Amino acid sequence: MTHRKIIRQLYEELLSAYGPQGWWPVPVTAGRQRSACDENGYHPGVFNIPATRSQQLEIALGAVLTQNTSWKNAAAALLSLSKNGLFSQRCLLEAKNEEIALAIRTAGYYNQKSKTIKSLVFFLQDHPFKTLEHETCSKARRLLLQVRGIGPETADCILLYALKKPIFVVDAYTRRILAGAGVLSEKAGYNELQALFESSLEKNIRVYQEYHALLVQHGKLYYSRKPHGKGDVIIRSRLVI
DNA sequence: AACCAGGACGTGA
DNA sequence: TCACGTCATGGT
Repeated sequence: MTHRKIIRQLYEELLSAYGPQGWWPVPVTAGRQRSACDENGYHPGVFNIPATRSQQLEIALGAVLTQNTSWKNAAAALLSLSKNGLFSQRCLLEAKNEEIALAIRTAGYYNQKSKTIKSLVFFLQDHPFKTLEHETCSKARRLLLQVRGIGPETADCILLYALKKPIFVVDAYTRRILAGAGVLSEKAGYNELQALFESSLEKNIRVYQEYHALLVQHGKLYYSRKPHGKGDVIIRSRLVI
């Protein structure tokens, strides 16, 4: 089986094993806007669900806060920002670094992340979501990558889930799972992995969104860095455990 | 009590 | 380029 076929089949297997994940989660703005979820429980990050500006901001903040951090801790930080009146671009611009750091403490790396958030909202002054939406994907990506603290994965999450651009998000789980399937080595680069997925799949935002979420779900269960589950768990995928 | 979590960046080789 | 150290809280 070719690598591209493996990529396509893995998607079908994961989708059938876990069902649609409906990313990106928005703990703060979900439920306070009508468009927060559709009848299937989909979040506004999903391609055809309109995201408000504040929901786009929440997706971007969440992408930063969850860097090398459990989503649970990142989500707590988002709620804390909201509770402390720091959940808007204007408030974040006016707030001092220490204020933001204190509010996002539970997400870890709070000194770095507060600076990143500051840089991000300054960036958004010059390049608001409204403008970025109309840029090409690669142009918007180049711009986002200029923000200190925003690397390839964070930029791609913002592009895919907040701006609905067709770009595949690669993370540590993606790398481990593909290495486990014997498709690539553990030390394959970000661009290499991204290109493999994008050349194997139809250029479909919904598929990209769903696939990344499924890889995270599967990775959480079976691809922790410390192998805890392999061998004594139910095998969910025929391609990789 | 180590070890991990939906990374990014600076450094030296 | 690239391997390695650093940043930090909360859960197992």
